[in-house]
Amino acid sequence: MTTQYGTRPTMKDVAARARVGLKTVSRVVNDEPGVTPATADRVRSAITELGFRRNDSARMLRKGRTASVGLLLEDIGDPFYSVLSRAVEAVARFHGSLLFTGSSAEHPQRERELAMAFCARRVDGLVIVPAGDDHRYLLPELAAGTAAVFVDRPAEQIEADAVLSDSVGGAREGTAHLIRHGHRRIGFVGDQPQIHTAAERLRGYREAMAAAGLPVDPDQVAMGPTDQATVAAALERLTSGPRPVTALLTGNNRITLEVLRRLPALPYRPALVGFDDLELAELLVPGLTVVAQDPAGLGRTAADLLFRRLDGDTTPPRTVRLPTRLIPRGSGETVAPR
Amino acid sequence: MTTQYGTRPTMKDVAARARVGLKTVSRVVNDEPGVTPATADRVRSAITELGFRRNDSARMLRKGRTASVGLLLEDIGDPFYSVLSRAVEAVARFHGSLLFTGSSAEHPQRERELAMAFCARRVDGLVIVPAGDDHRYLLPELAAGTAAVFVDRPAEQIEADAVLSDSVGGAREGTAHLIRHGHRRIGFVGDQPQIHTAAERLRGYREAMAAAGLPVDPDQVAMGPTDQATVAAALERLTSGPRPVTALLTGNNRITLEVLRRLPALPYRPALVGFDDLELAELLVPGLTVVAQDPAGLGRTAADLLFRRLDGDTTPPRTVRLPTRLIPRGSGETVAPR
DNA sequence: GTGAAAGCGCTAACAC
DNA sequence: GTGTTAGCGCTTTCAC
Repeated sequence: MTTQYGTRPTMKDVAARARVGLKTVSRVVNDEPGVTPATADRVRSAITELGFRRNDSARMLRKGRTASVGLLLEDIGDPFYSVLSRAVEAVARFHGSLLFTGSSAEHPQRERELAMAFCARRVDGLVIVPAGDDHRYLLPELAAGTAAVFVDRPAEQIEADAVLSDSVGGAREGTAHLIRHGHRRIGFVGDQPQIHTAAERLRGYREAMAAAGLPVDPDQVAMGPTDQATVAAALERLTSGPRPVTALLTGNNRITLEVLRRLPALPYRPALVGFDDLELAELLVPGLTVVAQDPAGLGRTAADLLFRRLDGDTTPPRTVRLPTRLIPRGSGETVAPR
Repeated sequence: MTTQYGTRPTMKDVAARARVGLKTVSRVVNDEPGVTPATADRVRSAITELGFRRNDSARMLRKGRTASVGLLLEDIGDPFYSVLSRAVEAVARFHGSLLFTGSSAEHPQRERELAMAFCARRVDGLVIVPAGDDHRYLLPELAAGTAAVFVDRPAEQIEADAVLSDSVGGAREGTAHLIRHGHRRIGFVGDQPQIHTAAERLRGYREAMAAAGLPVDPDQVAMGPTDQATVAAALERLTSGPRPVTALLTGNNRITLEVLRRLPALPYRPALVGFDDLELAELLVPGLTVVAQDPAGLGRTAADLLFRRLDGDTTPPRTVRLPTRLIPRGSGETVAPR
C-alpha cells in the first residue's frame, strides 16, 4: 500500500497509475458498464495500491443530492428521544442516507443554528423536534427544496408535516382513569407551558376534570422546568396545604422520575399516573401506571413521511397523530381516601 | 424574497444581483476585510432577497476539512450509548463540528460499512464503539489522516486510541462485594464472550473468585446474546439444579433488566449486583446495587482525545481507562443463606 | 477595494 | 471501450 500521510489519492491519481482516463476510473468505481474486464482489473489494482476511496462529498456536490438527513432533537441522552432517534436512523439507512444528529437542549437559538448548519451542508431533509416558537426561518430552505418533518411537536408559524402523539387524548385518559378510581382532587405537574406537548397535556387534564364536573384550582396545577428543584417545589406545593391532592398526573418522563424519587419523603402516597413509559416501571412497588407514547413509532412515521416527500410527494402538509396507551400497573389504581 | 422552488441561489447569483464580483460576495459572506461598507450592504441585500445560504459542502471540498465527525456505536437507543453520544455531541459542538451518527447493531459488517461511508464523506475523525474484531480496514483511512478514537471497547489488530471503563476492576469489585456478604456460589451472566467488555468482566469475576479461593464451576457462568429468551434460559440454569447460585453478577444493563424482570418468578431471590447503572435503580425494593460506569465521561474523554489529534497531537496511541464505581443499594447486600 | 482565473474531486455529456 | 471537456459552488491566487 503506497499511502502518503495526509494526502488522499484522487481518481486522477488512480487514472495515472492505471494508465487510463479519469472517466474510466469513475466507471469502475461506480460499476458502470462499458469497461473491459482487463482494464477494470488494472484500475482496481491501482485503487487498492493507492488506498483510494471515492470522495462522496465531491460526488454529491456534482449530483445534487447529499444522501443525508438531519435529525434535530431536544436531547439525544433522553431515552424517549434516543429511541425515536434509532427509528429515524433505521429508516434513513434503508433509504441509503446518513444521519446528522444534533440536540437543541430546548434552546430556540440552538435549534435554529443547528438547522441552518444542516441546511448549509445541504441535507436532503430534516426531522425536527422543535424547541422554538417560530419556524419561519426555515421558509427559504423549504422553498429551495429541503424537506422537513416535525415530530413530537408541531411547527409554529409555518405549515409543515408533523407527527405527534395524541397528548390531549392521552392526558384525558390518564386523568379519567384516576377519576374512575374515586379521586376528585387530582394534581397536574407539567413542563413549561410554552412547550406544545405540555400545553396539550394540561388541556387534556382540564377536559377530563371538566367532563367529570370537577373543579381545577390553581394550586392543583404546576407548570415549569423539569429540573429537580422545580419539580420538588411543585410536588411540595400540591401535596401540602389545607387540601392536598390525592392523585397526580405527571407530564413527561423526567417529571415522573423526579416525583417518584420524592414520593417516599411525602407524608402520604398520592396515586400516580405518568406520561411516558419508563424502563423498570413494572418492577416498582407499586408498578407505575403510565400513559405510554410510542417514540419508535413517532420516529419511524416521521422518517417515512420525510422520504416520501423526498421521493416527490407534493401533497399538502399533513399532521399524523399517534395514539397513546394507558398501562395500569398499580400506582394509578389506588383508591382515593374518603 | 425571490425564491425559486428547487433551485438554490449560489454566490454567482448573488454576485450578479449585487453587481459585484464573485469574490466580493465570498468576502462578505466570510467576514473578510477589504470591502466597502456600501458594497457589503448591497451584497447583503442581495443575499436576503435571494435567500442565499452558503453551500458548506462545496466550501469544505475546497478547504480540505469537513468540520464533521462520525460517531459509530452499537445502538443509539440504548441509554448507555445515548448518554455517551450526548457527551460526544457536546464536545463536537464546542469545536464547531457536526456529528454523523450510526448504529452497528453489533454487526461487524455494518460497522465497517458505516465507517467507510463516514470516511467517504471525509469526516475529520471517527469515534467508534467497535463491533468487529479486525479493524485493519481502517488503516488506509488513518494513513490518509482521518483520526479515530475507540471507546468502550479497544480496536482489534491495529494500534489506536481507546477510552475504556475498567471492566476487570469493576467486575472484581462487584464480585468481591458479594463475597464479602457471605456468598460463595456466585453466578455470572454476561454478553457474548467475543465482545471485549464481556470477556473482561468475566475475567474480573474470575479473579475475585480465585482471590477468595472460591471455585467457579461451568454451571455458574452464562455468556451469550442479551435477548430475553437467552437471558431467561441462563437465569433458569444458574438458579436451578442441585447447587443453585445464591448471588448474581450481571454483565450489562440489558442483562440486568431481563434478570430483574424474571426474579419474581424464581423460587428464591438471589443477591444481585448489576454492571451499569439504571434509571430508577434506587427506587426498586430492594434498591439495585450496581457497578456504575461513566458513559458521559467515556464520550467526553474520547471526543476530547479525538479533537486533540485533529489539532495535531501525534504522540503514540494511548489507552485511557476510566474507573467504575460500586453503588450499594440493597440488592447486593442480602446475606447468603447458610 | 475588487475581480478574473484556476482548481478542490467528482460526474454528465459528448466526443472518438 | 475509452477519453476529453465542462461544471457542481466554493476558496485561493494573483492581477488590477
